[in-house]
This record gives sequence, C-alpha cells and structure tokens, in this order.
Amino acid sequence: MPELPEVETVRRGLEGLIIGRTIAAVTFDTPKSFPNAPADVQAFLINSSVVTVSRRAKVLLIGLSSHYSLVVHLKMTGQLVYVGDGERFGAGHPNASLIGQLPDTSTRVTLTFSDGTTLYFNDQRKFGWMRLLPTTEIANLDFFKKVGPEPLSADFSWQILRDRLQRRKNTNIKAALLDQTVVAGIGNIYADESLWGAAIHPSTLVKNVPAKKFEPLFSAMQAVLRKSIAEGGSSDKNYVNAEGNRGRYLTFAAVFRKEGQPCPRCGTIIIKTRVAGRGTHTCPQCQKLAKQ
DNA sequence: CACTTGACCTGTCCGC
DNA sequence: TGCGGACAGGTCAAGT
Repeated sequence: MPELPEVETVRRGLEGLIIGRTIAAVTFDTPKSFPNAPADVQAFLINSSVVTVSRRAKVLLIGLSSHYSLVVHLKMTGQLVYVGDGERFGAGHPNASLIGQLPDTSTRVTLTFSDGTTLYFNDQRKFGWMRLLPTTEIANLDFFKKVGPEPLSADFSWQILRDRLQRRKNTNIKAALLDQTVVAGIGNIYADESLWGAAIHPSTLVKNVPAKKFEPLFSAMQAVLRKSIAEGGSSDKNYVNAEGNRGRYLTFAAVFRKEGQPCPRCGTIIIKTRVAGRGTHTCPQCQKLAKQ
C-alpha cells in the first residue's frame, strides 16, 4: 500500500525530522526485517549521522555519514515513525499522542538517536525490510538496475510510457502498470485511479489499448500521483507518515474503495472485480472492455 | 522469453 | 461466541 506518494510523503517528513541526528543504538527482531550482520551494524550504523533522505520508486534511502545507507522497503504494512522527546513534541504537537505508544507488537527495528529521540520501523506483516548497504552499492541491486523511470521526473513523457508499456503487449494494462520495470512507483491504488482517469478498462490487453489513450493515461497518472502527494498519500489501513498521521487522498479518490458509490464522472455505480490478481475498482460505464 | 500464479505474513472480516 | 477461510497487495521465485 505504500506506493510512490506514500513513500514520498514519508521521505519529506523524515527529511525534516532526522537529518543531522546521530544514531546511538539499534534494536531489531528478525533477520528478515533487518538482515545485516552485527559487526556491520556496529561499524557503519552506530555513531553515524543522517545526511540525506531520498527515494527511488517505492524504496527509501537514508544516507549516513559512514557512506552506508539504510535502504527501506515498506511493502504493504511498513511504517517509519519518528517520535521526539517531550521537549520537541510537547502537548499540542500532532505527534505528542505517540509518546509512549511505540514500540508496539509491530515494531521490527528501533533506531535511537543520541538526543534520545527515536525512529521506529513498524511492519505488521513482516513483508518489509531495512538493510544497511554501502551507498555506492545500491545502484547495483537487481531492483535498482531493472526498475523503470520515475513517473514524475521532468524527462518522463507519454511517449516513453507508451513505449515501455508496449514491451508487455500481451498482458493487461493493469498488470503492465503494476510492473515496476515499466514505470516506478505505481501500485494497486494508483493503477486503478489512473485507468479510471483515462477511461481504460484494466483488463484491456496492452496491444489493444488505442493509440490515442496513452497521452490521457500519462496525464491521469501524473495528476493522481501529484494530488496524492499533496494530500499526504492514501491511508487504507496501516499507512501513516513519519509523524504517525494518516494520508487524506482516499477522500478524493474516484474509484479505489468506492464500490457501491457513484462514479464522479457519470454517476454509474462503481464495481469491484479482480484483475491481475488484485482487487480492482472500475466504473462499468466509463471503462468498457472492447472486444479483444 | 513472456506471462501468470503462489509464497511471504498477520490482522480483520464474513459466514456458519 | 468461536472458528475456518477469504482477503488485503509489493515483490520475487517458481511454474506454465
């Protein structure tokens, strides 16, 4: 569920909260959530400070003064939540209610800074992970070598999107949008919202998507992602930002989790089906499946 | 090689 | 009320 807008929201939050802080201690539960060797942790995490917080696709990169980085994938239920001390987050601060609430049963990794504040990596379903890697090695990870372009980057275009989607011409358009090697950062929420925006049925095979539809799809995808970032992302169940607050985008969503409600464009009742192995929300009037 | 399905997890919800 | 099973979906491995 954390997709590009949610991870970007976490990134922006962390950037203002943890840069310059020095890591004093770490605790973690399972090798899967944090598989690094204790010796590396001691040598390259402890006593290093946070220099950068960046993002590529749905992956967060916390750059450290040791020239290592914490690489974090939240997968479905991961959270990165910063909790200050009483002085920083006193009564009235939106984060104040978190003091004493963490760690909880979902906490996998706890990073304690030298000033006594804390960054928690929580993950109810344990799909997510956090790894400490030399910063220069990140680009060599298989995922980073294969991942597609950033959909909001200045040099991305509808023609590039079209060409990359068409590499998967025999699969449906929703599966192609979810393929991170086609374009980075799109997950179930924004695939459904983008396809509704362009009035394309998600089961349409890529080779059958009319040529005139790729530009509207590109525009809809960018608009949806930008709107969601502006609203702090989507909180369906677990997602919260770096201060523990939920996102607001689903208030504005056209179809995602809107089954049974009227389509904002034509009033037809939104339905939920299954496409590409995922729950899929469409307007049956706006998004008709042409014979294929 | 292209494409689809299952596994990884656990909390929640639904039907019996 | 309790319980089994379906479901949630990002990514990778395995299967067709």
